[in-house]
Amino acid sequence: MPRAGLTPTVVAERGASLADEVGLDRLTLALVAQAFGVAQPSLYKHVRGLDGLLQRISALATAELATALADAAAGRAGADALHAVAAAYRGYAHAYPGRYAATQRLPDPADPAHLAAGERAVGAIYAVLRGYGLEGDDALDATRALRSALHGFVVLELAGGFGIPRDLDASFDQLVAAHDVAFRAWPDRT
Amino acid sequence: MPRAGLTPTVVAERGASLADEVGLDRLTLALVAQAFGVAQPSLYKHVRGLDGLLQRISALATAELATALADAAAGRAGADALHAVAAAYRGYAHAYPGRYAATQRLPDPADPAHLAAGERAVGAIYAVLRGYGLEGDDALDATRALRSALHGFVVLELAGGFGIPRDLDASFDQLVAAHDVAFRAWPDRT
DNA sequence: CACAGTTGGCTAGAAGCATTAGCTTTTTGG
DNA sequence: CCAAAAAGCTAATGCTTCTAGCCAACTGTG
Repeated sequence: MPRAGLTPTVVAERGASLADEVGLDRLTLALVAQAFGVAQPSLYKHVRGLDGLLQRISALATAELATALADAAAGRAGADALHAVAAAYRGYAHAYPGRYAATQRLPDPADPAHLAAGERAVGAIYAVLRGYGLEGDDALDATRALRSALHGFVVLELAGGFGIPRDLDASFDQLVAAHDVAFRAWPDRT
Repeated sequence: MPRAGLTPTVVAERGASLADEVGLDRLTLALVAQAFGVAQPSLYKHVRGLDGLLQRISALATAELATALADAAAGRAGADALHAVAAAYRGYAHAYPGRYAATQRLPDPADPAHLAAGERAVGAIYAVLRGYGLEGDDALDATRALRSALHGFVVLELAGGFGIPRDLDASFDQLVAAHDVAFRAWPDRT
């Protein structure tokens, strides 16, 4: 019998694609094994169980998201950069919902690449806010606020939580524009 | 053998409490049954499987959250109401993380009480924004923006997604203050 | 009070999942 | 070319949800 040619990376990528198709919560090792035409236990030679697979998918997706955000921010500043990064964020979540969901897992502290990817992603957002002249605690708070808004919108949207999906694009534009307003007139920290 | 005295409501409430303790994703029928000193299949006499239980917990939690938000908004207006509602929202998620997570499930269209609770919850937020003079599409967009921000912050916070939890209270205050600024100067819908 | 009928609990058992153990075959490297 | 490592396999365990079918305990109506 010829070998299937699995590697940790290959398994993670197939797992990520399947997660995008069926939803991260419905991703099973059985499904991944079936996609490779392989018995479930074989996957354990490459990945530390389901949890290990999810962690690898998370690392993969976080890195992808980080470069998407960094690419969007490149060569732009201010409101322009803000809108571009926000659109890239939502675009990634739409295109790869399973991967995006995996992104929410905390990086394993023993995985430097995963940690670095996470920092690159929030760094891309942080950089946009530096463009608004925010620094120190203000930049930290603003980054958290923008992350919250983007993540919250995307999650509610994907889950169908906004009810009838009328004008979601326009609502998102308004959300971003509102943050532009707030970042220009960032309130004092009392 | 005396009966355990289970009812759909009792089961849902115990399930909600357990979800708060162990996390919604770790809630199992086996755990609920054990808490009642009852065999797993007995629960099926009261609840349509695990999914039915989760749905009931969602309805329960949504109703609780809605009244918490409505109570917070009562007798307040403007920035005062905004801060009170935001604090109530975050407070509920902190106090009942499992229930809060259940809140994200879509209501069963055949469950009028669940649907009504959902509308009451977003209605409480909507009402606050009406206090800022926002109407029509603007109020809709602003409601979506505020929901996104609150939900996103709470989810990231509970998941530990903000890294070192330094000054989370202050960051949340800033997030709310920033929305106050944005609601006062709500951008035109181009 | 008696005695149906309904309800609420039970045991048994299926199917799907993750995971471990241990075996065999393929690939690789000296 | 052959030993060692790696990659696949089967078998088996334990946990889960869920269905089927049984029996005891309540309920209410004559």
